[in-house]
Amino acid sequence: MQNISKEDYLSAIYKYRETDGTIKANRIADKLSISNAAVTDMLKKLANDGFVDYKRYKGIRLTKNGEEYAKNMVRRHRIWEVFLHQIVGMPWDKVHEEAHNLEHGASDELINKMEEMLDFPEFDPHGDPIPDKNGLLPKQRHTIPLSLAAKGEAVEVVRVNDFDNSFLKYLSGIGIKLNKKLTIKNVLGFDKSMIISIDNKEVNISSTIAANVFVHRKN
Amino acid sequence: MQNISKEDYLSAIYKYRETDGTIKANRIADKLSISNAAVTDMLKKLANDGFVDYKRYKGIRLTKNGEEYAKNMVRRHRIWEVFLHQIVGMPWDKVHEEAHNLEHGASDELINKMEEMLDFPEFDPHGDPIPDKNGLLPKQRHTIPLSLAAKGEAVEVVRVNDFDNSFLKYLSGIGIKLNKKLTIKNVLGFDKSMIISIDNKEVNISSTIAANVFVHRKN
DNA sequence: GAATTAATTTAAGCAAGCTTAAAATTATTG
DNA sequence: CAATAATTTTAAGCTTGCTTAAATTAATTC
Ligand SMILES: [Mn+2]
Ligand SMILES: [Mn+2]
Ligand SMILES: [Mn+2]
Ligand SMILES: [Mn+2]
Repeated sequence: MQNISKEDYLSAIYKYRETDGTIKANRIADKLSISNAAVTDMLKKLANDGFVDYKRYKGIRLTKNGEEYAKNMVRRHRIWEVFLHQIVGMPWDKVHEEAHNLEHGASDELINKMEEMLDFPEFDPHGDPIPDKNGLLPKQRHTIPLSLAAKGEAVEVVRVNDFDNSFLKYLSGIGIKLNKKLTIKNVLGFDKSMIISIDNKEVNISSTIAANVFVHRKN
Repeated sequence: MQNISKEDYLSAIYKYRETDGTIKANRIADKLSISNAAVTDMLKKLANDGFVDYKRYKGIRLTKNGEEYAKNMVRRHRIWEVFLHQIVGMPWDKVHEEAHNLEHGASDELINKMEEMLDFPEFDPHGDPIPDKNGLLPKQRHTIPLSLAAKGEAVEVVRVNDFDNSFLKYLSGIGIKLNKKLTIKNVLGFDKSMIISIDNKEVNISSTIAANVFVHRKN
């Protein structure tokens, strides 16, 4: 397509649509930090390109083509993130921005080559799933927010919300990364903050932090 | 700067300016496949930004700032080329285009990291010099076009012209790559084509091919 | 169900980066 | 040095992607 704007719109629609597949223009505008008028404008173009179904004042949803395109963009983004993290050694709080600036430029050939180098990773550095070359996603894992784990439970970190870099940096600062095992030592009734054991050290994390870390139960 | 067009103009001016540092608008238009009118337009903007010295109908040259910026773009491009070639295994006839599409997106931080991973390469996959972080170029090597080598000479490939992919592909097809050693077995008077020995095989190459391969004498 | 509020679209306009055609300037040459 | 040629600039106009303000439509609430 060779059009950064359109690609960003498609990615955003895919990423932020509701479970029924629809999305409000409002939300797109929000996520892209752009006016509603601009969104209306672009929706007409995307509809014209056959990427979205759109009737004025009615709902918005990706067509089959649009979903395919968007999913490929997500794939490109996440493979970049893994590559930057694993191969280049970039910390997980910096890969998103860098990947975002590279995802439009790389050829599919390069993306596929990187994927191969990485041995076909299924998840990005934040635990988000990577669609394969055919658009297939790895089978979904059942996770719970760390904030729902109870005193005494042993869990493994499986995914973290990736929309705030300082949050990610904080996490790695206290030793939390993907696949890390934690034990919940205590949950304070006062503010629902948790004392967790990680690498044999104990740290206290707020309930807000805990709500943005997703885990598997291990016992 | 975050402006792909301007960056491409600066790179082109740097790359294609004459030895006295000037360049004609004409030539920029040519190299960027763009109209002269568009070039005039952009020159005003670049002058306004302090990147070029420009007076209408007079010569064009980069300011100190402009040269610095341009040199950094060349650096970014060439480090990408080395990275794609060495780390990702992309053939030398494909790295230029891919690097061109990535050079605007990457952060300087990423570029520096890649440079370090590559152990501070001095030349790109086609033998072109890479400015270091401070804009310093490796000291210039004295080379001659292969077409000027004489029967019996042993030479080493040091640089190839990189503006035609099929040429590059042809070269690697017959085993020519950077640092390769060759011996000139014969030069045909008829068309100045050469018979060279490479990896104990003999191949005939046209004088045009030979004129675009640059070598060191080895004896 | 009418009134209010929220969401969306239209209208008008702007900047960037192009185009072609015409005009102006500079360079070359007979 | 005058004529011609080459180069560069100006003028007018187009598309893309954005903006704000006003108008329209849909959704919510009393
Ligand atoms: Mn991301
Ligand atoms: Mn991610
Ligand atoms: Mn190149
Ligand atoms: Mn090169």
